[in-house]
Amino acid sequence: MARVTIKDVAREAGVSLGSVSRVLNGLPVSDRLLQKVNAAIAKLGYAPDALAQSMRTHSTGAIGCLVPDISNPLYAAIVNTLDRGLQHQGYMLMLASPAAGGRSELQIIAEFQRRRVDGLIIAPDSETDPALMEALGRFNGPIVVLGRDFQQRFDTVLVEYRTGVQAATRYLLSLGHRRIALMTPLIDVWPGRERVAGFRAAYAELGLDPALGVVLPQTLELDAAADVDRLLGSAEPPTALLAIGGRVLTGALRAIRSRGLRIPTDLSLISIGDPEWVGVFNPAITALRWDVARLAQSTIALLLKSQQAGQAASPQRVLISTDLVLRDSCAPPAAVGRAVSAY
Amino acid sequence: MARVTIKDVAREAGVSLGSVSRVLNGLPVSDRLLQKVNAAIAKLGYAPDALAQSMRTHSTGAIGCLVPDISNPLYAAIVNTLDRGLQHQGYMLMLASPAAGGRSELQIIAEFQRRRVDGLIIAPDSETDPALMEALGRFNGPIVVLGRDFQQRFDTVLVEYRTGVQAATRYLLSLGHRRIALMTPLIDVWPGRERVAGFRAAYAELGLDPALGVVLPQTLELDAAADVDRLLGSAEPPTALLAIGGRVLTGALRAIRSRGLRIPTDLSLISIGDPEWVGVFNPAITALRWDVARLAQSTIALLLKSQQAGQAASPQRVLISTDLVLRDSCAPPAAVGRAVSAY
DNA sequence: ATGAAAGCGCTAACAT
DNA sequence: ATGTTAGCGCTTTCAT
Repeated sequence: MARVTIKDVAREAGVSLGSVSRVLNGLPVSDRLLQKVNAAIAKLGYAPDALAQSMRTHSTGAIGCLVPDISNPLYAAIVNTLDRGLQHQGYMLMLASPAAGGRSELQIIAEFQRRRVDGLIIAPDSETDPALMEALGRFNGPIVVLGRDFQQRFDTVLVEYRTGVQAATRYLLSLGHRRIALMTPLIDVWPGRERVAGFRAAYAELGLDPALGVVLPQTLELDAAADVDRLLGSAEPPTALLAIGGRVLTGALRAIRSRGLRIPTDLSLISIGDPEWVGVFNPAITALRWDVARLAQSTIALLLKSQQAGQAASPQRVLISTDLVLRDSCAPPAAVGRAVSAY
Repeated sequence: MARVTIKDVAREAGVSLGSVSRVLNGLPVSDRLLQKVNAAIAKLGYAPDALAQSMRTHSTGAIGCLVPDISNPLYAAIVNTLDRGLQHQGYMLMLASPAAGGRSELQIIAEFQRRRVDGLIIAPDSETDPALMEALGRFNGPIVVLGRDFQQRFDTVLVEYRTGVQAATRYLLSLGHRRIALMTPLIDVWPGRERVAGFRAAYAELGLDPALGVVLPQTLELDAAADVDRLLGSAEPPTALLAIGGRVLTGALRAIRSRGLRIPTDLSLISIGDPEWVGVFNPAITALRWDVARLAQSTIALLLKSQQAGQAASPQRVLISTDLVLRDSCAPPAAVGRAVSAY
């Protein structure tokens, strides 16, 4: 059974091709025509071919979405909200992640372009890669960059880690901690860089030497577990940990458990990021959180804005603020024991 | 700057339109032609328009993927593996989830169809909805159904919860538990139905009355917390809990904590599903797990199989087995205390 | 207000 | 082996 086309509808309604198209696009037609055509459409169960429409209108109603790893709950939440927001506007998401043995970022961008997506949402790896910059510059349509600071070149949505981590660190310092360890990946791009900056700033604002704090650049869980273990076994172990959510946090928890340390008695802990389980953990983990829905909404707003305003509008940068959710994983450091071992 | 088309390439290379197309599609051409065309392609930075190709070939290289909620880690993991597997085959994923205020399942299927996706992967809500069945029946291309048992109508991939939950229940029974509560949503479709069946079977195989076990149909986290709280406060509270991962599990953990109960001393707990955090929880939670990567791979295999074999091949059903990961959240019931209150 | 016809960028069948 | 041409299903002039 062949697909039903606009031609079939025209024949069925006894009108011309163009007239059916007019009805489809809500152009002014006579009532009689409208009814005949609608009747034919209903009878045949016709739905216009999106491909053919796109071909003519140069608009696919598809948005390319490139995130490093959709199985990362952070990105999953974003994509979910993006999907819901975009389908409200009649768009559909095309999703792709770069893979080790598969397509690279650049290849995915090229493929999106070939498929004529109307816009691009990308959480790229690098902040400086010239090839990436060039590919994005060449891209024909609105772009929103997530989680990397591309200065004034593109619309960007960023989580404001700096003030958040600063507040978290300040909180730990106010409890009496001095040797705090910050575990974060990506210290050479926005997320890590801002976290480190906030971390240092908290020390500085109290007149403390920021070198008291340890920064542990992290990538994998296994590394995290091993590194935390090593850190906790050192001569002057930290009394508090600030760990980015996900595998770094779970890795840290493994290390803490294997050393038999108690939270918060022996070690205070704050999570950067607040997935569901962090709040029900034993003890409930104090966390830095931000509004993912707002992040996604801002992304969509930027995408559609530059869609309409033409290319004239200058790139914007939206910062998503964070707040610290106090729970039960932080306490003053075990001063006595520390004092003994310190003298 | 107008987009560069095959026409531009032909002119640049001084050959005909069709010859360029031949080169593009790897059809036999002379070396001289091949080189001229490739040079022109490289010089102009030409990439074929996927829309126009699809229009002619009736193949988009896109796969529609409809899951209830991508922010659910279970689905996120599946979609991630699907993406990586499909891009290996040159496909691209179109993703959409039904939303309360947005598109329904049926509308998404229709939209996928309008967009001429080459295949459909769907984790539907209902197992029996006639409208859904009809929409899927009308769909023009291979379909793989996830997590619902559509009998012999479509290719299907299912997690074999029955034997898994049976093993988990058997384990709890062997520890001496008799009053076990199973918390699962969807008891009228495959996942819940199979879990309940396995649960009952474990009692039956020991000659025990399956009515000793309590089945709590769950949907929302809030219900879970409230229901578990009520259950734990009842005259004969369960000594063990079997909870589906995600919000039901976190809800249960909240209730357990608010009652000041200790795991496994006061209550044993098994998670159905094994996200990262379950293993680092305090105590580490015994869990039923399955291989999501295998699930996704089977899905792709089914999709491509029926892609090639024509519609003749009869629908297949792939079962993904589970295994029980023993950790520290289960112990014999506190017999003494119970005995006192029982007599 | 409606019909006829051109063409979006490609592929494939038909010539040569 | 390569050039020419007819569509794929639609939108959009241009006529009427």
